[in-house]
Amino acid sequence: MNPGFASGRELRPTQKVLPEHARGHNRSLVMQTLYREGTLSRADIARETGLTRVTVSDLVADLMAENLVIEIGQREDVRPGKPATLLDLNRDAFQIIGIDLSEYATFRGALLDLDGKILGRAELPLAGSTADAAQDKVLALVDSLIAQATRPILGIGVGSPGVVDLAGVVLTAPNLGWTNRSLQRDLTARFSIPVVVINDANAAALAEHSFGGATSDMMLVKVGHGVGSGLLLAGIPLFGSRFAAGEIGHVVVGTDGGATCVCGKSGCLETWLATPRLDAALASATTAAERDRILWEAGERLGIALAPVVGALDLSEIVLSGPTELLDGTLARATIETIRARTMPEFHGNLVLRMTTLGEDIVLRGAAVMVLSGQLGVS
Amino acid sequence: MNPGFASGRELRPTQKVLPEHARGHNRSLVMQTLYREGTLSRADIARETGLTRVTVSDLVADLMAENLVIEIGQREDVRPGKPATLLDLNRDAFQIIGIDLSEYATFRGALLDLDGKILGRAELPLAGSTADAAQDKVLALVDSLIAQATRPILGIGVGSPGVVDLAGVVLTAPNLGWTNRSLQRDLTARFSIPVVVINDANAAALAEHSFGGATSDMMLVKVGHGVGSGLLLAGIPLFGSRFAAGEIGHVVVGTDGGATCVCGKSGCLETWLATPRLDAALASATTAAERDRILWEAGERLGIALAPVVGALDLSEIVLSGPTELLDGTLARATIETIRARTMPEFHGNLVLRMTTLGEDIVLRGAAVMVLSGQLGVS
DNA sequence: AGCAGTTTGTTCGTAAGCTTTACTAACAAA
DNA sequence: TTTGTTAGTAAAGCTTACGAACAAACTGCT
Repeated sequence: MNPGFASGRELRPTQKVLPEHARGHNRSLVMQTLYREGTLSRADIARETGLTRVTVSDLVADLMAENLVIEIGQREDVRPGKPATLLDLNRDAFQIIGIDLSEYATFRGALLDLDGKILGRAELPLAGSTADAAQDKVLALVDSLIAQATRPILGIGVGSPGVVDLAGVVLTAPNLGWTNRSLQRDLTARFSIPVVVINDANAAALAEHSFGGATSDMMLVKVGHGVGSGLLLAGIPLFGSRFAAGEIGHVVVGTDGGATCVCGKSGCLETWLATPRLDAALASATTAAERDRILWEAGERLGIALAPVVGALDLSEIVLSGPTELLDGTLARATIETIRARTMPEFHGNLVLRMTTLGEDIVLRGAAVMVLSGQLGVS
Repeated sequence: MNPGFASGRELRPTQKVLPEHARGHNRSLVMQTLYREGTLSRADIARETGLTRVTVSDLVADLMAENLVIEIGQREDVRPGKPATLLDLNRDAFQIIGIDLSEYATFRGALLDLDGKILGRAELPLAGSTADAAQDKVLALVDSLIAQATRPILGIGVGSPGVVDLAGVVLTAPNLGWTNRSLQRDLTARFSIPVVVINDANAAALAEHSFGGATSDMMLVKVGHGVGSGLLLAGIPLFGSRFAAGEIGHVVVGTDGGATCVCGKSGCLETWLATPRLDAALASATTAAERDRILWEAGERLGIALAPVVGALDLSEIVLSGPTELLDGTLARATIETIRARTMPEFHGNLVLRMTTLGEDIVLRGAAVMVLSGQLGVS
């Protein structure tokens, strides 16, 4: 679906647009309407989209021919006029594979339906594999999920740690020993199914937007073995000039030193917040008050780092993803209070900070969103 | 030119697209090509855009009928084939009015040609005016610039301080005593010419992008009586969830206190960087070394505030606008060195920080960019 | 000088896409 | 039975872009 159409102001047109692109856009618009609102008649869709009933009928005919949309009977309610023929996405026609490579020691995957519901799972311990061996594990994981599928597979979405470009090349992923690895191309070649590879935190942000009810200007902070984030601005994922947007783990926080980081600097966000560090600190705590102080300080540091970002981007929401027992509670409270104390209440007084509602599946569900969006124009 | 077409991935189509929208886009594409490359033949444009010669001829005929494009003779060079008829934007057909309301005590405006060159100026001392009186000064300023115009006016662009929404309503501008002021609507009604009102720092960022050679992922930091910024991400201005993106003046910097701010907090960026504060601090300095220390500290604070933003957004460039004698030199050096020390060299090692090349005219030229972009699809 | 080859820009006909207009089918209300 | 409403379709027309073909104008070679 390229070139796409966006709702915002257009500054520099850069690519020609043909009638079929407009058609593709309107097609997606119909799909999107059905995806979100559920069962609707053609006339309903026409009213909703502004297209005429004729055009909607035509588009729907196309979509039905491709088995993407089905008629599901007539509307039952009592009112004048010809009863409406109800339509819906053919939600049972395809399945999606979502893969999460972001955990430290395990690759996880799932088989999902078009609504993002998880139908089956698979996981594979990484066992220290890197480079080609790690990629082979990804292939094996996909194989086992394909074996579980009971419908044609719409596509494979992969959330990878590290820096991933728009073509799905993993430019760098230190933990996996990957540099310039054309994961998307390799998987496409191997499985002959559409594949999309995206950064794990960006995937998580998309999942939270599509399934977690997050707003359109939000940041998802992912705390685990490292600390990363994904940004959605005006509903669009931000990639950055070198595809490294969201990489805040090694930003130095505060002006009062801090522990030495693996990267060589002192006081990086990860030295306060990454789970190994935090767990170690908590293990040495003897009282509940001490535990609380440690968690408060970690949250405070996160708030200090995020306050300038909230101010610069005018975010409306920050979502945390990671171990609930660490993040939810004192730490989250410290973060939001710190941000409040460091930004203007007039603008950011009703900034929301919360835990994700999607739990551990956030990345693989976000990867599925990429497939939905790429293949159906829906999310 | 709405709905527009963007080059990025489309996540959620939200508006129908008709053939004429596609036409409008291709029309802008032709204009854009001519605007940037100068004189070209129809065949050149076809090659550049990917459209066919036939389509380009048709679009050019439209544009010539509207006096936006003119033929300027035949190509002179010696080569086989029929000589090309060269085209260009009719750069002398229209003029633009740009207004800068961001200075503390003066409203400034200029008459510009389509290339952003300044043909005439006007200014009006604010003399403490606020509310309606201040708006009357804007009207008077526009009147005096219209009187200078020697061509039809393409539009009026206004860069206003404060928070401005997408409809050109100034939601809040404390210095001018404006709240929810429909400046764009009022000016359009008064002058019957297209008007666009935008935040001053956003305008500055656009100017730097169009005329200053800035990259597509940049932040423009505007230091004056207050401190604000404008962001361009993937070439698109960021407005934020409440149109307050870029408002970093009252973000608290560092973890070691700081002077009390007018906003009530302590250690806001403005307490270190706003020109009244900085001038006062420098005035009390007795030695050059002391001056340098003050400037270094101010730059350091800016760097501390920007480092998380650079990390989160993966910016490639930061541009400073404001008094050269304060910003250029020690302060800028401190800023970039601080950012470097607080971010990952692998990602942000070649971040560029520099002064604007557009001087005092940056805002009004940015306002003109908005007119060009809105009326001609060009920038 | 003449002819082949190249490039430009136009004319003509066609395909795609959306709209308007007008229709049929199917229902409720009176 | 009549009237009015809603859903969906059919036909015709407009807009937009394309491809094929061509004339004009030029270079270069024989």
